[in-house]
Amino acid sequence: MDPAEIKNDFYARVYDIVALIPRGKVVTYGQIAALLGAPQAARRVGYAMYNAPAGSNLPCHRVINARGEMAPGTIFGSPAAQRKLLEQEGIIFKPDGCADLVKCRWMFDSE
DNA sequence: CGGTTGACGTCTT
DNA sequence: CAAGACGCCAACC
Repeated sequence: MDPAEIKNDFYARVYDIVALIPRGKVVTYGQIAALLGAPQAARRVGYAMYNAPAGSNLPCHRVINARGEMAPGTIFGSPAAQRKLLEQEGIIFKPDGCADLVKCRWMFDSE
């Protein structure tokens, strides 16, 4: 595959990765970007999520920032809703209100 | 074609 | 410890 096509597939890969996130696990934007070979492209990953196709089974709530926090409220309704969803899936939340990335960070060990 | 924005990340005040 | 500033780079107007 040509490097140029990687960019073209950037969003597709982001969606694909997000769709592959196992239940009870979370991934950071920077992590996804790094997996795509663009550690500096964390913002674009977020942008991809912002433009996430509605109606799809894309578990965008499992994608959070490096601190283990979620979006301010750009998602389904409010960050509390996303947090609740994650808790239902088994995500461990620290007293800080952040997800415990140390325990719940998902990695591509499958490939 | 150029300025603004942004679901980020990290450093500095 | 919380908030702000800067950097990065593509998408959008």
